[in-house]
Amino acid sequence: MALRFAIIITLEDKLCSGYEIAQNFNRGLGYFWCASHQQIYLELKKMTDAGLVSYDVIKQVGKPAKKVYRTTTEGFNALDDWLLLPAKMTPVKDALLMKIYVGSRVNPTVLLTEVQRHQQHYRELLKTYQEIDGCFQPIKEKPTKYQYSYLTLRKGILQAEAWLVWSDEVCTFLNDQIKDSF
Amino acid sequence: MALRFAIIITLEDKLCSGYEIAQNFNRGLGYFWCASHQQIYLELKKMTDAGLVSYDVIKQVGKPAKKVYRTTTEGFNALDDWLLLPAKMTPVKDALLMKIYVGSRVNPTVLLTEVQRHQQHYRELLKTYQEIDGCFQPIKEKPTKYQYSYLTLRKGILQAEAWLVWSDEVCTFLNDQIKDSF
DNA sequence: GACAGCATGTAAGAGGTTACATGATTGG
DNA sequence: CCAATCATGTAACCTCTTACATGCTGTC
Repeated sequence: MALRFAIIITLEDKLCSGYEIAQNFNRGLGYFWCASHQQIYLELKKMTDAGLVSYDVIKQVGKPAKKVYRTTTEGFNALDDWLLLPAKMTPVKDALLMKIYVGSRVNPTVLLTEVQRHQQHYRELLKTYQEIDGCFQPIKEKPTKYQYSYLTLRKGILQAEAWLVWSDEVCTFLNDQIKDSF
Repeated sequence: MALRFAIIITLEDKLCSGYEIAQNFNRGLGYFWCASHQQIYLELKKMTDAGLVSYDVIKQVGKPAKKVYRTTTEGFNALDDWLLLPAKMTPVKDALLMKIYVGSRVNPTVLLTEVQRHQQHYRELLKTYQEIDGCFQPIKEKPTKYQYSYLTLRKGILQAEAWLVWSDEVCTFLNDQIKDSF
């Protein structure tokens, strides 16, 4: 149910094709929702049938034609109704934490490599967020709409920073474990 | 696939019934995974069929009988195989962030109430974690197994703290919006 | 008598992943 | 020629939620 509203929200910033929505969710601005292209195409079809969105086929040179979607009045009404409902807490599902919890069963070098792989991901994410943050500064006194989206960026930054602080603690501990095993 | 290993991991600390596993996931120690009782009973059945766990029926006085599960050797082997596989990144799915992103469409008082509801949840969670943290202190020089589980507690604490710092920024902003609307 | 807690489950359906499938263009 | 990017989709399968179903005990 939330996916369709994530789509309507991304469409609010810029009219997009399914392909472009998928890109937005996976790269950069996927702070609040992500989904595969298969899921997005399916959802867009359902939303079109339900009258929440409509599309225009845009022909391109050197590229295949694309369906550019726009939200209908019904779509915006559905969004506004949904916004008043209480938001569900995100359920905790963290496979890396599970592996650390039972870390004594695993070779610490293997665990360290795994943690570092995730660390690299969060470092890149934080860097992207900080770059967007730099672009935000000049428009801080601009419309409230931008200030709301800035708050979501702040969340990404604070959570990524906290994750990196935590992972440093983990790496320090794992390095000690590796040293001790000699 | 990860649910079954979350079950095996909780069973490692203490032999449990499905009901008790569900309690562990929803209250207190659900730092890494959560699941409904329906899902757990179904998974336990599949795991029993696959030979990963077995159970004894324990009769109780004043309470219905329960099935207490234990992990088999095959179960532990499956766990150890899984631990060597790369852990999947947790996909971002945050309905509250979506609502804040398009906050300018919503009455700021409604949004504030919603944020405060989530805030209360994280405050209680942090309090629980801090209580557990207090119990951990005396065993800091104890077996590495405890030190690994302490790292997962640290994650809960750091992430909850970061969440609360962020939500304070959000509440400050929303209060300003409410003031400005007069 | 009603409600909460203990304890187990089934079934329908929504949500999401993985694999497969097509076809055009551009760059190495 | 191969791989990548753009662009769309289907099908099978797994995961998860919601609703329903049962039955016992203890408390208000």
